[in-house]
Amino acid sequence: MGKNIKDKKLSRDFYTRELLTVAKELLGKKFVRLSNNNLMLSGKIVEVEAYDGSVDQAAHTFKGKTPRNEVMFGQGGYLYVYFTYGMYYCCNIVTGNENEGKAVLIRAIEPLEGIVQMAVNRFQKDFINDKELRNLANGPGKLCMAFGITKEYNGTDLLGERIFLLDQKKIPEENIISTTRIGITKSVELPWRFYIKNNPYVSHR
DNA sequence: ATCAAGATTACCT
DNA sequence: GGTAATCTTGATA
Repeated sequence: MGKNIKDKKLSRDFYTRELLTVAKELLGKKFVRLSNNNLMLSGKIVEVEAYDGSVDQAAHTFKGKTPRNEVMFGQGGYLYVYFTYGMYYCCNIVTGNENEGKAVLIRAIEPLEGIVQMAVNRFQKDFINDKELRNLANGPGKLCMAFGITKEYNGTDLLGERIFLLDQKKIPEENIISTTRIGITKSVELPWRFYIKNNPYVSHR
């Protein structure tokens, strides 16, 4: 990492705070994965959704602990990765403390570094146009494909060296849009989707 | 053992 | 705007 103050890794204390606070503050943060050959893939988080098993029927943790959702019941600052629709992985950042069952789904990322490798991961080619760049990681399944995140990353400690977040300037409240969540059929009324206003890498307007 | 649902995406009209 | 693709998981028997 560099000497820039902005290259400071987020601490455990950042993640163990209250769910909706963490969800909104994750916007604008830099998401980083270091691959085995030390290649850096990174991007800016531009869209998230909050899930809270204590009150939210759409959360995987609503009906209690299972082998699948075990990581989401752990301490904040770990990655919860799940497989869905037989094809896609989605990644979440666990928040709060043990046994709370709360996490933030990362729904869209603006690619910053390692774009060539992301293009290979997503489209099997090493050059892309502007339209394809906007389509690279603007969805939870897409960003996992671009970043090469699979179930082997489930439970990864975000204070470690494989995947982590770097602090950035907080997005001001007036630039955060709040809406209902996408792709769910229960607790649809909760306004727990957050995204950066006017950002072209958000999944759905 | 069987089965329906799913925090999605790509492609079609 | 509609829908097929694809398979793990958790619930039920």
